[in-house]
Amino acid sequence: MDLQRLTIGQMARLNHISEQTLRLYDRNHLLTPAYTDEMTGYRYYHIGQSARLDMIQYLKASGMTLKQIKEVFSSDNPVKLQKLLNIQLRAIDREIGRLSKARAAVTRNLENYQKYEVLPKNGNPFFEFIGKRQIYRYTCDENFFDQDDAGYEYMLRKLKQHLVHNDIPLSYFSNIGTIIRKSNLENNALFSNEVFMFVDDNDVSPDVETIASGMYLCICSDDFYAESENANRLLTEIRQRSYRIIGDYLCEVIMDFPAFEFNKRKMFYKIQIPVAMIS
Amino acid sequence: MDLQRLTIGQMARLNHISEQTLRLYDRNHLLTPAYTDEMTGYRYYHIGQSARLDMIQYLKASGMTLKQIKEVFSSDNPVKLQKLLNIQLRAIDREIGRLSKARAAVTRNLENYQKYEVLPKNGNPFFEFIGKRQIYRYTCDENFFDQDDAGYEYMLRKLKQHLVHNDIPLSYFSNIGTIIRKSNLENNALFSNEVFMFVDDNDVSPDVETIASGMYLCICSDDFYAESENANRLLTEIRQRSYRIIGDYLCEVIMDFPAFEFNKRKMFYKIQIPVAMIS
DNA sequence: CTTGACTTTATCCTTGGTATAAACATCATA
DNA sequence: TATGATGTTTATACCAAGGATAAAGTCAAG
Repeated sequence: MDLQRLTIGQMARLNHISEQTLRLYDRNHLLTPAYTDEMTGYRYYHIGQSARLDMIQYLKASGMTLKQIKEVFSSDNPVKLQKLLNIQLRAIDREIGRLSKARAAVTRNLENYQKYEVLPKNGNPFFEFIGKRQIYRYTCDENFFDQDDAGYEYMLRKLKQHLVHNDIPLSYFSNIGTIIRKSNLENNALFSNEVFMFVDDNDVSPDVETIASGMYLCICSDDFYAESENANRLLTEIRQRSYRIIGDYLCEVIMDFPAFEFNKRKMFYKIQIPVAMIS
Repeated sequence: MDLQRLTIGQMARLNHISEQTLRLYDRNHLLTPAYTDEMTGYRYYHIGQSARLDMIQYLKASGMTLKQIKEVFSSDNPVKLQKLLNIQLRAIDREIGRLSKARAAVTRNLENYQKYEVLPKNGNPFFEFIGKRQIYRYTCDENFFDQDDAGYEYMLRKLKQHLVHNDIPLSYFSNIGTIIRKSNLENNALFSNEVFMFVDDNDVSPDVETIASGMYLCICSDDFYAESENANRLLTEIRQRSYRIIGDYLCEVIMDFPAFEFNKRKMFYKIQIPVAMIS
């Protein structure tokens, strides 16, 4: 092998890159072969050109486009390179952040699928101890209990727009619920104009609220229009057993199967009311 | 606004997505409008279809392709969804890992640019304290000091192939050097058949070696063919001052400017020999 | 000289959209 | 009912960063 006169195939194999990619880089003037045969068009590379290829691959791994890389080469200016690398560094950090949020969302949903498997689906109340959680709240104009599913969906759209508008990661949007405040609940008023999303522990903002851990009386269902009915069943149970409501009512959407229904959420939700057993 | 009969523009605005993207999803059978006017071709959406759009965006954020998402929808099987999500979870982790490595490489190189600014370029020896480092070693067939730049480049290609072959991140490939073992050095034998790369502290493998922190006598240069000369200058200095060599000789490539030279690495390297001042 | 391996160009395909133009539809107002 | 301003349709091309394929030409070894 003549290291000063490598064919495109040899150069490609040495650098673990495809011949097509080398031709592309030639066309884009990113890496021009050391010598091109005028008659046959054959490209011949010098092994020293591998250094440039290394640089291209390094810059590509940092997320630069080929156009930016060409700029780095043509500007001939190490200061510009440093500037671009600093920009890439921030881009990498943003991307890692985005992926971490996405990862958390996927994990949360996978956990919810597991919950779905074991939670009672017969509409009977049960107890659950639930740990500390953090939620991001958003207040709407109307009472959810006056809305049909389209109205509910519309309110979610307004929340989504709010998130985009305020640069809040959309990944949170996949684990949603609604609140009835304790004061309304105690008056038997099924009134809720607040929707919430669970957020990471480390996320703080004025609209993030901490939900204390505790014992919850819960009920699950997949019937959107039965929420009032299920809520009343819980409240009746609470009255009959003389439990004391010690916090807000949460209706958490555990799972959503828009895949398997046309036009409508097929959701499975868990209503949870924190209670104390009075001594 | 009729929530049961949204035009494509209304649907797009509600969901913060472009009309083109909605048309694309229609063409791909990812999200078909609830009703399409036969005469005009106008698409009309039901707001409940937003749920499906949410699902698409969520799955997209987890890294699925549109084709995979379509499969999720058409399979109608929550178990398959969980399987795919678990696959995505691993993909996300791999990508975060890759980005972290890339980030470290960029940081390392930016630091090296800073070093380049301040290091003496006049070929004079100087002392420097260098902290603990980890290197990944690779042994070649020949002695670097018998090679010209093409031969050196060829050995780097073999290293690169080794990395690819053994699934070692290529991001390490951007901070490279060679070793002369202490025993050879003490016999004035400029012999090196080991090339190394600096690796992260937490990376362990049989080929990873720890370099102790300590005081180094160093010399910098950008002349590939002057390494022997520079090495000898250091060795002479050490003899004259009666220093004691207490470890291996490292020749670290601080910077590489393949951008700014044709066919040849324009490299800036720092030779470092760990020494003790004899009392 | 032949044969097989290699290389050339040209062209199309991929993904997840964006952009544009020309034609047509809808809607509010006059 | 007319009109102008939007809104929507299709078709087509474009982007990055290559991958796939085909038909034709080239190289090197026996």
